[in-house]
Amino acid sequence: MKIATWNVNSVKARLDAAVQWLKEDSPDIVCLQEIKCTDDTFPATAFEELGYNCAVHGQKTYNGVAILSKRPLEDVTPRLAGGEGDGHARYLEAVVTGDKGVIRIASIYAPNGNPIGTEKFSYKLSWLERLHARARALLTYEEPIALMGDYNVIPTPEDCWDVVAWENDALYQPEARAALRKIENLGYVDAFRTCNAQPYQYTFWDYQAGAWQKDHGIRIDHILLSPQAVDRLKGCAIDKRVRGREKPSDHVPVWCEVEV
DNA sequence: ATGCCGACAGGATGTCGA
Repeated sequence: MKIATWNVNSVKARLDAAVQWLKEDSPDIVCLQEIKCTDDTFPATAFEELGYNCAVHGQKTYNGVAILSKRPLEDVTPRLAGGEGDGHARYLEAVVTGDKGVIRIASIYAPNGNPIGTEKFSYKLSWLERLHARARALLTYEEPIALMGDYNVIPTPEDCWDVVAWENDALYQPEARAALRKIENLGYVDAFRTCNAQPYQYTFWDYQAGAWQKDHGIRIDHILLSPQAVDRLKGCAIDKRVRGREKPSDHVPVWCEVEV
């Protein structure tokens, strides 16, 4: 199965680009982030016409996550535990059955956390801690799991075009990087880094200051795999080409092939 | 350069993203 994640920065603004990409790459499962719409205004029909089932956890204007799957979506669960009063739509989980077994998928949109030193940054850290708790609980199932999406964390200096430019940004703070590492230390593996040791491979380029043209990017969209999913990992790549198209998202898709 | 670009809600321009 080819499973992918893409922060589309508004699913409505990106509908044509998303349909084109789905037709070209034909992933079996797609996690979308920043859909920026409510469940009832999600353009499900456009995806259903391409053969996808849709699970949506949206909200008005901001955030919002979804999962598209050619196979039926089972056990669909929105929200992370421990977020009483948290109205942000940032997490959606589902199970898909393949020819050789099941895979559990989560579409993740972690908080940005800027500016640092504010409650936005502490919200980011507490949200990642809630994700860690969920990630730990899921390991007891001993099944293939892919926690994929926009983590809003630059894991290492080699995932950033210029660390000096990002040293005061929430995405590169030691606490944020440690929070991501803490999930990896449970036993989850960064699929891209397992398959590709090349430094300076990015998933996001700012719209501003010609960042794309100058390759001033960062790698913040990640696929974290449980040990049972890593056993079945066949490859992982970043779909950089879509960033150079008309009306692009500032993020590009990341995908991996998992034998399930 | 606390900006530059882009999406949203709403109907001008402020908020948010990263």
